[in-house]
Amino acid sequence: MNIRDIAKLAGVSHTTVSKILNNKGSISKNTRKKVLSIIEKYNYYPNESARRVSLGRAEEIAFVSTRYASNFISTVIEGAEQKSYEPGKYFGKLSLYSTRGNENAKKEILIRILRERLAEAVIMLFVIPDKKIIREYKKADIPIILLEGKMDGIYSIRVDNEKGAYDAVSYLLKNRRKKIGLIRGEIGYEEVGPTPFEREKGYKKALKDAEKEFNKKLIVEVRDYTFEEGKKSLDLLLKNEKKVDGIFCAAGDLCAMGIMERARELKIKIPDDIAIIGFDDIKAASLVHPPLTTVSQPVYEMGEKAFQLAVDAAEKREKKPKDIVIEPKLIIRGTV
Amino acid sequence: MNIRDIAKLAGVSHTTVSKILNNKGSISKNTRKKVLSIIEKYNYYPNESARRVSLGRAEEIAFVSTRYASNFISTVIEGAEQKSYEPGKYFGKLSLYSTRGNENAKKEILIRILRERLAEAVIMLFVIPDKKIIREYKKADIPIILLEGKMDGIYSIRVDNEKGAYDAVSYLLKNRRKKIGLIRGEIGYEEVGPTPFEREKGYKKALKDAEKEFNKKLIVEVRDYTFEEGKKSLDLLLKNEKKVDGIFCAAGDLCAMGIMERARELKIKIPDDIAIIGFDDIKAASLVHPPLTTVSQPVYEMGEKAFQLAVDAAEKREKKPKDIVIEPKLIIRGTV
DNA sequence: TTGTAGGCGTTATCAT
DNA sequence: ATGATAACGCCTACAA
Repeated sequence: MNIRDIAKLAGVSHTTVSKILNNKGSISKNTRKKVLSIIEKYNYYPNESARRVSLGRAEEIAFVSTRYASNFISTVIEGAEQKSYEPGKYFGKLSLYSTRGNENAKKEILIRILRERLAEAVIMLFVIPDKKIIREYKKADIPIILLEGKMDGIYSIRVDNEKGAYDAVSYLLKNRRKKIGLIRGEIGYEEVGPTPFEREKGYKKALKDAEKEFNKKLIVEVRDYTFEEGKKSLDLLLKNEKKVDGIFCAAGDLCAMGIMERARELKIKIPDDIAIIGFDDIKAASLVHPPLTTVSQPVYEMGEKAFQLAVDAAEKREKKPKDIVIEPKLIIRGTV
Repeated sequence: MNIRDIAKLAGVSHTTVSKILNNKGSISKNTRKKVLSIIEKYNYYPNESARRVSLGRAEEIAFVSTRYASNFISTVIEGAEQKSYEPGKYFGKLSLYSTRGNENAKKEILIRILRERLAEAVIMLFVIPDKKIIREYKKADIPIILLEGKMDGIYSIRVDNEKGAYDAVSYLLKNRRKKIGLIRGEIGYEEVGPTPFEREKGYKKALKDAEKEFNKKLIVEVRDYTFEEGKKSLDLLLKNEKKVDGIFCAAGDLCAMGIMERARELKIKIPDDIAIIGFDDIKAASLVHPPLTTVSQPVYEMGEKAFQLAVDAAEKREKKPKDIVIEPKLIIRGTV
């Protein structure tokens, strides 16, 4: 079934059918009704590939991430997807690509989206475009929405890491914790982004505002944000400073849960002896005992905002690249 | 840049370029080299939409699931995706669709994949096609791979639930547990599938093989497999039978973790007073205390197998629908 | 080995 | 209000 078959059945030309399909030109009430009824009857859908060839573009938003099987990533995707459906329409305008952390894959995906005009805007999560790609996208007038990062001249949406850290540490301070450890990721590597640095900034600011002294010994650096690293971190921290009575684990909930497990082994009571706050609010955070107090990132919302911004940018409603910062939220549970 | 531009630059016809691109016909070493160098130089990629229009089909495998932000689902997807990349190729042949549990969305997605010839085979996870759709797909010769289910005349891949349950309960029995409770999902509803029933079958079989009596009072039915339901289940179970000393929670790890939490509140020691085995092996299972013994489903593997089967079926290497059953594995940790 | 011509299912221009 | 015709970028049967 193609547009000509429909036209024949309705006794009109395929041009007329096309016009009706796309709400263009003027069509008499009668023919429209007739054509639509035939379309309905035969369950006809125009061939999307042919449309794209004819239009020279795809009415799509591309979403490129490093993978899918990550809670953070898949939740962002669902947020974006949610926005991609207008009421009553059930076929999305969002196509997903994953680089699997492979540099070659990243290059090929980004170049093909561009060359084949597979999308009118591209959202990137944990995927950083190089200068050349940015230049080419700019030339082709395809906007890039960068998530969890910031670069000159392109749109970005990110969480206010400094604020999240500030709130967490302030809460610990308010609970009269005196020696607060900070577990964070590595600083100064391009691939890692500015996140660990920003969180440390929030930590320091909270300390300063409460007129507490900053002590370098209370910082432990971690690489992969894992459960195992969390366990080791507690030992390290304790070796540096015996009297630790609070920990802000800026390296994520999983790592924080490693700390909790090690504390249990060492018969350290949480929160009585040591209070802990994590970052991310992964599902398991509410399931451990005691449930983990943590900084929740509005992940779903980030996806929604990203899609909206992508559409607005593609349709020129948004003209100048802007940097959107979303506020994280401290979720108070049982570890403080 | 299109195929004619490349042809012009190489001083040949676009037909020649097309042949080189698709490895068809015979081309002299020299022209091939020349054309390829130009393609390389200009970073040319053929327009996929145009290809599809011309070929009348898309060389794609569609993956339709209810959502993305589920550990189970996104892991299956990653398994399939992994298989979708040949060595050295970085642009996948897997397109993702999500119904978001919406019946209308499901219908539209399935009908459009068919009508627009968006794929040569379709993998469905937690999405059950109705009779009409099956008929239409059959007519169009597009194979369906059903995951976690089984239907007449279509391919399917699923986990051996009965075996998983059997192993879990047998292990409990081997640890000299006398009264073993079973928490499972609802039985007899179409949407829910045969899973709860199969797991109960494994439970009963293990009991029988160990010459233990089956006691209906030891079964608790649960609806949504949630943490909260798990907490309630323990109360229910204890009300029916005080001497419960083992629980096989066939309603998933989350539910099992609810049971653990409630046990903690009631000062019931795990595993000393009551042993617990879950189902799924979600990430959190290894993070709680004590870490949860559970039945692990080979989820990633299921994705890999699904993609392979989809390709084989699309290319007629597989002709008769078959039902593949994968073995789950008991992961022994600390709750037994 | 190479190229000409026609077709795939759309959309768009411009007469009628 | 409607339709004839061309165009999009690709593939391919067949001719040279």
